[in-house]
Amino acid sequence: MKELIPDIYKRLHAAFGPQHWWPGDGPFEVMVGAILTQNTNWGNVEKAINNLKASGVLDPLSIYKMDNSTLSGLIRPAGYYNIKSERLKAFVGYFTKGYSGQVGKMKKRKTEVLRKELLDIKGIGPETADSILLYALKRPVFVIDAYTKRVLSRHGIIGGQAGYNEFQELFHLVLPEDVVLFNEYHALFVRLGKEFCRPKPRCDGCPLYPLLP
DNA sequence: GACCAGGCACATC
DNA sequence: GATGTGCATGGT
Repeated sequence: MKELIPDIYKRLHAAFGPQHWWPGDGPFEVMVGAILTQNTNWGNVEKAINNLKASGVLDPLSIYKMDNSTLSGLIRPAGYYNIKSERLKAFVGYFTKGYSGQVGKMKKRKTEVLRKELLDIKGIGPETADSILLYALKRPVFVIDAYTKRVLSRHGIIGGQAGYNEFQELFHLVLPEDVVLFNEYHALFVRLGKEFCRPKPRCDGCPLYPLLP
């Protein structure tokens, strides 16, 4: 079944076109967005990021020095603001202490090392870590999210009980290591999921029907 | 009002 | 190791 994965990409790309996803105003903003968007609509995240920008604090040092209540007030629209302010501070702590808040220094390290470091930060799990690696640091790591799991399991390509790593291995196995491809493919899953693959299926017009043999 | 959103940590069995 | 729960705003 996993042989279908490249064909699914072709279909989604044909149906939706390139997504130009997660542009962000530089890698640090992408990293912040990756944390803020946990289980949250992106529109709400944009409001939170705009608050940070408007206050002139969308940089590692400002967030690092800011007290928790001020930060949570600014990111309030993104939801879970108390938890996310702690998670943001945990991340910028790592980023400022470990890399002086410089993406260039981070980029000198190997992907596997960075992934392990990110996963050690409280509040950063596999999806957030991989989103940072792919979208901010341009590493060829396939991001698995709720939509990806739902689409694949609904089409019987992999069991829904499979874990994050099992899903990820599928993509790494059958696709070339290509940052642009991984970026677009994940974005296409989100697009498909929003329009046709909600928890309650509304599959009319879904470009994956009928699925290839 | 119900449903949903680009998760994660933690408790419990 | 699997399963359940808290966290919270805002759009449809």
